[in-house]
Amino acid sequence: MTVSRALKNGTSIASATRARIIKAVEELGYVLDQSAGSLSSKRTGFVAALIPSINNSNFADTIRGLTETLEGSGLQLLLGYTDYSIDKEDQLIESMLRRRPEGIVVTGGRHTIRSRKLLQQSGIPVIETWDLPLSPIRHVVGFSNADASATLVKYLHSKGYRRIAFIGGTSNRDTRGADRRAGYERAIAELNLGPARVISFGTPPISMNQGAEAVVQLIAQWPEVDAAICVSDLSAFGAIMECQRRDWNVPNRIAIAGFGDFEIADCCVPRITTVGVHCLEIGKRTGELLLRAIASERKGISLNAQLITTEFGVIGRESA
Amino acid sequence: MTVSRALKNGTSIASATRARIIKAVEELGYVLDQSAGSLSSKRTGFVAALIPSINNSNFADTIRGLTETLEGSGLQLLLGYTDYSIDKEDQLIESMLRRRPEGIVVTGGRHTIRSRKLLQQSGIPVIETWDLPLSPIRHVVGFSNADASATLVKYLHSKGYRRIAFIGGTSNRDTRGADRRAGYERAIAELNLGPARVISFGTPPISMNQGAEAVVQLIAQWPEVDAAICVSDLSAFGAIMECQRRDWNVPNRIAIAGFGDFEIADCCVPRITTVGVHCLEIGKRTGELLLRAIASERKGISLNAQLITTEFGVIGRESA
DNA sequence: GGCATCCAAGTTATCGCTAACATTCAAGAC
DNA sequence: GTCTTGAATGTTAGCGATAACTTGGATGCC
Repeated sequence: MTVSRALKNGTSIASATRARIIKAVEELGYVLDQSAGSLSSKRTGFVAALIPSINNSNFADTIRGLTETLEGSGLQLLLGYTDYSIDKEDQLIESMLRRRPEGIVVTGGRHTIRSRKLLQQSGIPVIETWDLPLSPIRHVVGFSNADASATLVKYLHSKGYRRIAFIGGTSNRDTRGADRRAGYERAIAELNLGPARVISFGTPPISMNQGAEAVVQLIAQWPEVDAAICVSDLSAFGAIMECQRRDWNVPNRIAIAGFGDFEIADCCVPRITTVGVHCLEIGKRTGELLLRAIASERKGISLNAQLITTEFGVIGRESA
Repeated sequence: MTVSRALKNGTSIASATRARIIKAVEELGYVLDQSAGSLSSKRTGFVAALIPSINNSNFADTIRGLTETLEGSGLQLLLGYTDYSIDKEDQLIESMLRRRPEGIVVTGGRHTIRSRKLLQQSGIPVIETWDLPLSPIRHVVGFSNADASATLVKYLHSKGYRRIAFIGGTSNRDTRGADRRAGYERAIAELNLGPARVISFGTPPISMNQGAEAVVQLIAQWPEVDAAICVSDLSAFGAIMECQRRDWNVPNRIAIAGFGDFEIADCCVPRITTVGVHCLEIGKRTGELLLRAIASERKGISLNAQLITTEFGVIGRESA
């Protein structure tokens, strides 16, 4: 028991005793068994976060914001990645819940029915991010991908573009991509810009080469097109590079816009017009909310469902 | 006890009983407590993997290979990211070990003394990846970053370049970057290409803009330079874009090579000469080794330290 | 019928820790 | 000198599962 106290701060123990114990612990290379500790104390000291991909700087920024906010709270973040599959997410949710996280963060608002039920019944704070689901599980920190995309359409419209296409967002695995496409379709209908011109490409994760292939297909199918919105900066970049190879001037022959304000959008030539979505802030606000919700939960109170909407904005650059 | 058996397959239980239990479990939304299970069975069912960054497609590929190999083995992967800091890694190792993983994968061969000790004493299989450490903790799956970089220097030499510079690799946080720089220095000494021309830039993670800034500094400092190797494709890309903005022809004014064979190297204009390093294979072989080592451990045998060297190769493209 | 066999389900102890309560003992109050 | 106080340490029980063993009862064989 004294050892248990010595290894935990904020407990009353003689400093000499503690020092002696710590010394022994270090010599022995002893490491506390947290399974046993959690079983006894009912606190596991971790929160789970599920993201679609571990290779996407947008999600990485959100995770960074989350980690930074959680730092010092005694809560560790355990990451899982779903590969854009709600079935993998379902499995991951179950295995995470088995380990009794004190809170869980998921990406997006689309989940299996079973996932929803498990999350709801888990009794821990659940936060959906990067989206504004119609029927949230509980808390939400995100923004409307559809609105963001519609804003971009209006921006292009204000710059004089009239025959605007959309590249990507047709996989039902990437719901945020699909929302962006839906926002595009809504906006061109509102602006009376004629029928939607949508080019689909393969499954997520979104690659640069998908954008390159899509723009060729786009020009073949609708030669009159004067602008294209890509579901992500990565595909926008691929599209722009393909245009360079084919001597299609960007933005004169065709304007290309992306989504996400990845580093590449600011760094490439021409720089890509895109939508900035404050990824880091999503993470930070998620972290803050999580801490509040967990604190409430410990007091036996359940925090009311929170809906936090983060900002987004079009960033006009040379590609449009 | 019967419930415990019902939820585990391969146990002898009447199928009617099992069905009844599963039905109840689903209705109640009951989820097994793995803390308790692990405590009792001494098997936690997870392995830990630590990578420097969750936003790097090279490491992401390795993790993907690892996940794929582990799939179906009953082992879950728990990810941690160290932000290129061995102190964060140290903390992460301790908190992972507290949860008693059945194996642990770390990136690189440089760790705190305490980390090394903890890992050695943990009694679980430890695999260092992405590097060939001089004194490995136990198993290694990786390649020599220095050799890979030297190979690239020789390739540039064979193409006629003689005043070759190196951009990056000067932060001691990124040991793989530092190894690549060391390999460059060794190679230009061997080839008698005069003094090393090295431009340093900020701390990892490596950004595109760092490459852009560095190439400007490089040309200012050594105008005679005819080729530059960047520590990563990302900085190489930034450098190339900066050259485009300044009308420095690549590769005529200056050739630019990268490292890692990221998607961007194949997709951008001009395509980037780089070194491919078989990231996915590192992950797969790590996974296989891990499974073997864990199986041995369970039989009470400890697998001999394995050293697996993966291939790498220069990919010549238009930028050099 | 008697007995061996085997599958299903029940019992008990235990994993390593910590919450909660109990004890000890020294210092200070009166 | 006695009592109070409180910090330091000790004791006990229990967290929720599973390993290992035991029991119950159906089946089949001679």
